[in-house]
Amino acid sequence: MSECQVNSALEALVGKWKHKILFPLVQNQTMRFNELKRSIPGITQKMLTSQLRELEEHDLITRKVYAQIPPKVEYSLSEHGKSLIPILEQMSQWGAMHAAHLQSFKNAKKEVK
Amino acid sequence: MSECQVNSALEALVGKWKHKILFPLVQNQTMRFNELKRSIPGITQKMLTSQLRELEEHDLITRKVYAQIPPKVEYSLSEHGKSLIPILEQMSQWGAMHAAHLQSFKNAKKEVK
DNA sequence: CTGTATCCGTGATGATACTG
DNA sequence: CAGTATCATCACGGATACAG
Repeated sequence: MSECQVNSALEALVGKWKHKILFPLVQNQTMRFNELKRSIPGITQKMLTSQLRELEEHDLITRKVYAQIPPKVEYSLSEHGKSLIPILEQMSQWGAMHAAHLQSFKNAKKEVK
Repeated sequence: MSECQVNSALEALVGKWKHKILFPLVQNQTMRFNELKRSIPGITQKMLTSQLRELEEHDLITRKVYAQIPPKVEYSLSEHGKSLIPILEQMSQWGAMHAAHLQSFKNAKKEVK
């Protein structure tokens, strides 16, 4: 298990927004820009755009532009991006466990007082 | 698979330093403050201290203080922290794959030019 | 040895306005 | 609709000095 490999994995989904973008895409297959924006409360256009570009550079998502007026752009997980799903699932499971543990852990600390 | 669970998982190991601290601990079991500092090139005392405190709050590591002069403090993975190991391993594997894929992906883009 | 305290610069993020 | 451009802010982290 090497340090820098984990780094490269983390870079892909770390950050305030990356995973929040990935989630809807995992569930809905393909989404348009504004659709995505609506599904992520609090995100600004600027952030959504820049994060999408980064995900695209890492070949995790695919960007499909329809040459029409009004413009239409669809985003979806790339083939390579789909390899992320098991990780997201495992992180989700661990996250749930961790959240539960933290709860009882903090309660235990309280009682000591 | 819920969004906020992943969040809680990510918070545990995201950030510039968290996982760099976790790694030596996974391999060496237990380490002293300066030992840890030496094993993480570029980290400042301030950062190491603050990150260790956060990991401790999440009950991922254990801090053992010896009441002696000069002071001696040992850090190690907590029982709960050890549950992170499988995740780190999976992320490491995916990271390796991702790095390799990115390589050929970028080369492919070059050739198109 | 193992920290705390402070000060400070910079990059990331947000708000807002504008464009093809 | 799907962005880009610009400006302001603010938390993060680095450097340094000090302390128990």
